[in-house]
Amino acid sequence: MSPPPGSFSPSAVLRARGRRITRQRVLIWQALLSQDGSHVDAATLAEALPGLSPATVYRTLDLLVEEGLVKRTDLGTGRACYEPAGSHAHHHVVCDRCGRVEHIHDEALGDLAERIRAASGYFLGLDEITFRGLCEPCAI
Amino acid sequence: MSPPPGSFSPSAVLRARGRRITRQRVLIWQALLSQDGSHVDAATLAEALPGLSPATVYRTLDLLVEEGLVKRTDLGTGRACYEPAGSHAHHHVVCDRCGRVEHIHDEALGDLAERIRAASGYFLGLDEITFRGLCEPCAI
DNA sequence: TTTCGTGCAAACCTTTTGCAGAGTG
DNA sequence: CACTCTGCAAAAGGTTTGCACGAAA
Repeated sequence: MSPPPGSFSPSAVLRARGRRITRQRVLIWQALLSQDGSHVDAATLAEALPGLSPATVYRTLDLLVEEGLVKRTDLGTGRACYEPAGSHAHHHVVCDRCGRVEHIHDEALGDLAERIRAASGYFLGLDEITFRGLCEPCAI
Repeated sequence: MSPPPGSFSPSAVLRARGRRITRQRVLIWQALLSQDGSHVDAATLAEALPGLSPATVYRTLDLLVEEGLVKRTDLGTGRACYEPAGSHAHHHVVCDRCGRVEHIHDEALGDLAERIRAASGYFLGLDEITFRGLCEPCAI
């Protein structure tokens, strides 16, 4: 189990929490890493790992999210998407037409959190925000 | 079928589109209005209208969304939420702890759309954005 | 050897759909 | 009277769960 970009070895994290390193968990982690920046949903991941039971894929993703090794994102597709955690905080923009997803760095949002707080009293969480719109090619 | 706040009679809209005014549609519309600013999901609405088939509730909500009389919102609950359209454009903040939902007026977002475009090239849609955070009581 | 994890299959939950009959315009 | 809507029930799509076996530590 190779370490995620900019973080500690996931094996070490799991072991430290008393969780076991299994063949299935290694395979799922590798499959997540191989997505390389893009987001996968559980069902797709399960299809990509025909040897594993879908239930195991779902349970393992839950586990990895719980341990902070993986980030779960709701991109509005009806399926939860997953990506290795460890990169810096970012949000997503989804193209309403072609479905392409881009990252938005937190700094790009400017004083959004303060604006929301001023308008509603809510403190914006660290959770990612999913924006919807049209990507440049689709906007023409 | 009473008119939604700041808009035309929904009956007139439906009739103008060649759709029929049925007992079920009137009941569903009234149930939506009686929510009075708050969001309902289809399943809850169906429970509140035991005389109607759930299928009818789902189909009618789809119809009303299609005709622009109702707005569908994904608040991340796993169930689509509905509210009568007709009010001005607004977004939502959902409290991650208690689930309370508040509206955020579009103007409160400032230059967000320009920032997103500068950062990603995406043109933010008119679709509502759902923010997540903590409401004041829960943030203490 | 003990406890945790896996596979299988069934259950779940929300939403969609096919079809025949009821009701609107 | 034609055509739309409704109800029912079954299906679909994604995810969760119970249980007994298998495998880490």
